[in-house]
Amino acid sequence: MTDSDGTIELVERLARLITNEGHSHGLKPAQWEAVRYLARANRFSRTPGGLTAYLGVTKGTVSQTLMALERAGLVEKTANPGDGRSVRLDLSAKGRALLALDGMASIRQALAGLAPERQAALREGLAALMQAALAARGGRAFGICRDCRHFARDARGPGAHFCRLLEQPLEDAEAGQICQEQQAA
Amino acid sequence: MTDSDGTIELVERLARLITNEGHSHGLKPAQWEAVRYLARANRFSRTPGGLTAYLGVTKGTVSQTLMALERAGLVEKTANPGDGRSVRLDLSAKGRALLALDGMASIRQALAGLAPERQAALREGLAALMQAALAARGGRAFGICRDCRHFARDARGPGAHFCRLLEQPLEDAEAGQICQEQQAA
DNA sequence: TCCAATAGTATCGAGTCGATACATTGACGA
DNA sequence: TCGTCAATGTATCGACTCGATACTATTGGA
Repeated sequence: MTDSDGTIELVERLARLITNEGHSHGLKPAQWEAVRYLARANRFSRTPGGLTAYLGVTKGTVSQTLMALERAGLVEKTANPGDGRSVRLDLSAKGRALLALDGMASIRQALAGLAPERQAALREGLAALMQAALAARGGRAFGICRDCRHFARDARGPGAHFCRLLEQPLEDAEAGQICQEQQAA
Repeated sequence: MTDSDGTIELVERLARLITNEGHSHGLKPAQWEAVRYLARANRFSRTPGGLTAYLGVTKGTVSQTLMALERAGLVEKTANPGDGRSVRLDLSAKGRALLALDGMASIRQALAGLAPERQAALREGLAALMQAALAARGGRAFGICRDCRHFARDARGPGAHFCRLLEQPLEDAEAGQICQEQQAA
C-alpha cells in the first residue's frame, strides 16, 4: 500500500461520486457530460465526432445519447454548411437553462473552500495526470482555443482573432471555448 | 469561466477516462470497481451492503453486478456466520489474479512521475474534495482501519489489535484495509 | 409474540456501451 | 470523369448498469 495507491483510489472514488451525481433532473450521467461539453465547445467542436473524442466512447454510443437529448428537446442538430457529412450540434434554450441546475454544486463548493495555493496545486496535479493519461491513450487535449499554437490574436483587428489551422476568423467570445483541434502553444 | 470551473472540468474528464479504462479484460467498469473494493476491504466490509455504500448505487444494482462476477468465477459468496441475512464476499484466486491486470497503470505512472510535494498537494486536495462531497451526501468515509477512533493498537498483544466498535480482534494485516464503519480518530 | 428494521434478491424499463454493418459525402489520383 | 478510399454518422444487437418497486428471510426489540 503505497502513498500513490491511496491517491489513485481517491481519484477513482471521486470519479464515481461525480458520475452518480449525473442522475439528476431526468438525465443520465453521459447525457449531462454531453450537455456540459456542448456548452463549452466552440463551433468547430460541437459535432458528434468531437463529442465522441471528448468522451472517449464509440461514435455509435454518442449517436444514441444525442438522439435521446434531441428527443428531450435539449439539443438541436443542423446540417454543417461546409461538410455534408457532418452535423452541427447546439444546445436549445431549454438545454442552456438546464446548465444552471448542474448538480456538481457540492464539489464545487468544497473546492472553493480550499486555500488558493491548494487549489492551484490540485489543479496542476490533475492537469499533469490528465495529460499523461491522454498521451498514453492517444486522446486529444481539448484545451482552450486561446492557448493553442494556431491561435492568432487580433489578427483581423482588435478582438478579431484567427485560427491558422482551420483558416477561420474567431470572435472574441470563442477564444475561451474548448476546441477539439487545440494544441498547446 | 473561473479557475474553479477548470479544475472541476479536469476532475470530470479524468473521471471519465478512469471509468472507460474499466472496459478491459471482459469486465465492465462497475465490475472492476467491485473487484478493487473487495481486494481492499476488511472482512466486516466485504458484503453487498458495504459495496452498495461504497459505490453509492442501490442495492439492487450491486446485487446484479455481484451475480455477474460470481458467474464469471471471480467472487465467492458464503453465508455470514454471525448474521443469517448477511453474505460474505471474497475474491476467488481467479479474482485476485485479475488485480495484476488492473488497467490504471498509465495514470498511476503519471502520478509517480510528479514531484513528491506535488503528489502530496494533489492528495490533500483530493481528500478535501472527497470529504466535503461525502458529507454533502451523507456517504461513509471508508477510511483505513488503523486511522479509526475505534482502533485499539496492540490491545491483545503485539500485532494483535482490537475494534472497539464491533468488539472483534483484528490481525495486523487487517489494520491497513478499508472499513465501512471507519471514523477518523 | 408481534412488529419494525435490516440484508439481500427478483424484475422491469430506460439508458450506456462496444461491435458490427451500413449509407453519405468528400478528397484525391488515374 | 471515374474509382477508390477515408471520414462522418446512423442502425441494430447483446450484455450490462442503474433506479424503482416489490418481495423474502432474518434479526432484534417492545
